[in-house]
Amino acid sequence: MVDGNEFSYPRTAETFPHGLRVLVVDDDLTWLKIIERMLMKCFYQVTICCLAKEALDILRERRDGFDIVISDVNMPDMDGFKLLEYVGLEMDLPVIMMSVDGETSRVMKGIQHGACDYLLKPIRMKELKNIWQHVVRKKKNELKDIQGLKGLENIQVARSGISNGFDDGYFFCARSMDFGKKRKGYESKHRDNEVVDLSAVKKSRVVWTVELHQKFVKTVNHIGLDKIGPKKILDLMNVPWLTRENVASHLQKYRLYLSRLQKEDDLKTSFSGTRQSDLSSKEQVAADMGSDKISFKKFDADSCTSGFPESSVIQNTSESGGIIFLPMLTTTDDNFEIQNTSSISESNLIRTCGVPAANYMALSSFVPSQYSLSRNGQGIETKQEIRPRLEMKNDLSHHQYPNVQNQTLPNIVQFAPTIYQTPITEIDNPPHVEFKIPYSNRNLPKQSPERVEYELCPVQSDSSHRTCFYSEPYTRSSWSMKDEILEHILVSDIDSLNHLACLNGSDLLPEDPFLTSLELLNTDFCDCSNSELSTDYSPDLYDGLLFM
DNA sequence: AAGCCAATAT
DNA sequence: GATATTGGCT
Repeated sequence: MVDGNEFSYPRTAETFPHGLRVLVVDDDLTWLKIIERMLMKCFYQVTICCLAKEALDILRERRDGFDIVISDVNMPDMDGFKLLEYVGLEMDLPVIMMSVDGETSRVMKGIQHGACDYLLKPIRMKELKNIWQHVVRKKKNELKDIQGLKGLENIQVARSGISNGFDDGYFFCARSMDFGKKRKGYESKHRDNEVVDLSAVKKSRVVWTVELHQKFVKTVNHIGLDKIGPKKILDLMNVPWLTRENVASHLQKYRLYLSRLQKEDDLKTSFSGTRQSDLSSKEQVAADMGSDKISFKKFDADSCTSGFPESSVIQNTSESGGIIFLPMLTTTDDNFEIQNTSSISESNLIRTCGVPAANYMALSSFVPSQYSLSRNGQGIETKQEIRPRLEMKNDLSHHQYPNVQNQTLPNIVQFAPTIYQTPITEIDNPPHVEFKIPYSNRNLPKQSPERVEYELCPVQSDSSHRTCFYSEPYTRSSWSMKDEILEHILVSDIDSLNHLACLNGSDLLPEDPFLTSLELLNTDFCDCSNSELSTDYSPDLYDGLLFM
């Protein structure tokens, strides 16, 4: 081992990331020296080492002596991946892999084994400069995980638990973000009990499911809205875990909702003077809630965009029926059923909630299905699904969807994941969008960006793979938030990006034919509008990715 | 960034 | 009990 630094850079919040403790492992002394130089230029505290085994020893010996490890893949004594595995198991430091070739399988292997980045030699200064972000991100995630445990262990413990060796103000980013907020007045009143209070299990929020709400409405109707209070409702509802406060809160919302409805109603009546139903909408709503006109199968409260199902998703209530927007991409009829549709009045009251198949999460939430309702001869409404079509923002709508036949794709939904090329260190200047990924194009990319930063979000780790990913295919509207930026994972080359896309594809979108048709797995690049990027991309590398 | 939601304060 | 405000969340 050669310790590159005779002195230490100060490790303070102010100077961060100066003094970042980096261990570099490479059997090639030349590379080792070059990288050491570069890292030192970043004011990092570098330790170099040409044997993987030795590196492991160092790490074991000085357990908390490093913030991040950069390791070559090919080494005589121990495979870089092996090292990665050990590090992951024993100290859970962020590890960056590097190698001269960008062979797909290798990159994939690296990422799969939990590498947080994969650098291709020659490594650029910019890439090394950015490595601190992996450290911060990891810290932040750990913090989240610990908080996620909620209960039992109090946060005081948790805090010291993760701070081993870093509790010096260095990781201000991770620290300051999550513990900030408290209710006004809370702190002063309860300071003495702080430890107790912090450890208190967060009260779980009551979710007013359709069933629960129906019960609520029934009760209210039974007594009459004007005479009833939360206490009485609570008693009559007879739901053991519900509190008076819960009911009061819900009642408040319900009343607000009704009054809003009333206003709309008044407005409408003053316009047309005619009404389809002689029930006021208020009564109609209550009636509807109590009846079984609309049943929700597989209802999932989380997906319901509005608290009251009847407040709904109907967008257009004109003569011919409306369009129901489902918040999620759904494919089958069993998401909702309309029974006895003839009794549904035109003025409101057709409603449904989307049913999220968890799998579709990331993608489909941006691709709402639309259903148009029309009346047939018997006055029965039928629904017809209109498939939204994905459209590239930069007018690539002519692209074909290979492997998909007879797909009608009328409506257009914007869908343009973006890749940012600007280093995320420059958070003050919002990065420019350099690339867009059309999910449907089989063309090989024309060019390879020097560095790709793609919005990827770590999903919770499991024991075998410390990190797995899915992509969030959307553009962020705001780049102002520092910690949001930090969420982004750095991907140094297209291969790893594509690998992540593959993971994403197989993890997220196993079945839906429409989504598969998007060719997510064959993520390609186009619109290389940036002339700076001139490196030709080798199709060979790409082939390995088209395996599905 | 705005709006919704349930919880909490008044 | 009613209403206003808050903080979390999307």
